[in-house]
Amino acid sequence: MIDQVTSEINIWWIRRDIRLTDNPALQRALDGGRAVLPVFILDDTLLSASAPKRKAYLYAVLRGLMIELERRGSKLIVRSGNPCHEIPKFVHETGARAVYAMEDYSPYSRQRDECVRRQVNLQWVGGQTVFHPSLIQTVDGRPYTVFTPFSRAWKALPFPNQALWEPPDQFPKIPNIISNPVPLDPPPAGFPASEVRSLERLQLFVSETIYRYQEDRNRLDIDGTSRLSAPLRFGVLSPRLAALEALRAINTAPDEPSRRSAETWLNELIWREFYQSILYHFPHVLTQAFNPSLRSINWQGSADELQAWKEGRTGYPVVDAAMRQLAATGWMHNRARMIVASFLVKDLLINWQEGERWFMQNLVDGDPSANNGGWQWTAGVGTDAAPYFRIFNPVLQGKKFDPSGNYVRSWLPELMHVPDEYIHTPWWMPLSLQQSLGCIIGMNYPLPLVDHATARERTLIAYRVRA
DNA sequence: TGAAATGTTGGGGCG
DNA sequence: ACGCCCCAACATTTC
Repeated sequence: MIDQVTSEINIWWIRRDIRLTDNPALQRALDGGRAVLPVFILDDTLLSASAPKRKAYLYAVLRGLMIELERRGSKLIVRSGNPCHEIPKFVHETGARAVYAMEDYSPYSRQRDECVRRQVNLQWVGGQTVFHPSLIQTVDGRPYTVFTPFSRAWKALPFPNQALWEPPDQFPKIPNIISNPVPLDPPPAGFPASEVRSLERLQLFVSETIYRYQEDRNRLDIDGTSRLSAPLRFGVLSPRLAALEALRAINTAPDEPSRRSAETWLNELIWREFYQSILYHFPHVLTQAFNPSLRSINWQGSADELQAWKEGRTGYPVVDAAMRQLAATGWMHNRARMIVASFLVKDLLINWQEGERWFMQNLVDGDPSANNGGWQWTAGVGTDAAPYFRIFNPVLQGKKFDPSGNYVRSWLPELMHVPDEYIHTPWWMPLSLQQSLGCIIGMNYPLPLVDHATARERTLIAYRVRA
């Protein structure tokens, strides 16, 4: 049926590059005016491990891409199963000459791609990070394991400044090939669920919010972050474009605080590449602590305490608010991620890997490298990690970063009428006040699961002694 | 991308 | 006027 065009067909195998703009894999596949078959494999292995909301987000952005492709006379072809079988099968079915795909650095992806490459002509294209992990290394050729020198090296490299590539209005005609439907799960609210929405969000962020980022990014009660984590996670937004906009904001900032703010956001993008690089060079971090001497801490927290943490019933308002935000929306403010992670690991003395797993089971932006890096950092067991004695006080963190208490109140309706002075320490409310508010601590809202000062001492000992 | 413990300083109350 | 004490405010050290 399609024999007459076979030699001219390339496959664009879409993975974490669900976009048209600034997509080097698509650009390469279209090179020389070749017909391109865009294909996405719904990978059973990945999907079965995915958070339901993350899956729903993926489906939504795939449906968006489908529409954009159809508008350009093309079509998104969706298949299900194991990519190692499906891609070669698809190549044989269509007689395509090559498969172009953006290189993905996670251990699972590398194994998957190796399996595919043994069977077909698979061409990797860079672009998941601005710089390939192997490009950023120390003078003696080793990968950086500390963020600051990594970021210095990153900034010292010549930025790939090429003009933004835009897809053609009309794609070369392709044969009609059967495609599976994309499930119709409604997308989780609050995320830019298409390429166009993500580009709009980026423009809005870099025109205003980025210049207050230095301070506002830590405020739980202010919308001061980019909220671009999910589009970046799935490549709905190009990381190069995001970095390009950050650099532009740095160079055109009206004053020094604004410039520093924009620089701080660029550093966040570089953190993303740092942890991808760590996972690329040290894939074993997914199963154990990077620091060998911290692999045998005597974790003492109970299953009940873990469950209380997951459900937002620890009795510390800022922790519980954040955990309920995660469960309800699939997203959590970054400052809150650090607070709840510190609480799980250092107040409850529960293995950081439990937290890592729960985040992956719930975050729409959940990404193995960033998530693992963040948890190892908090637990103090990773590369460039927080020192073991850096323990967040959930009350002080609440007072500092949710001074109005509005973040707590928006996720803990039972504390709605608690006055500001008690909002982060409701157990200190006089009983008479508790009664008049109809909010009895220990009934309507839990007492603190652990005493912070006591828990802190226990953790300092556990980390010092180890097991 | 901490927080607690400990140390130092200086103003003000008071005999 | 002076010494003493208290303690807030800030600095440094420690975990």
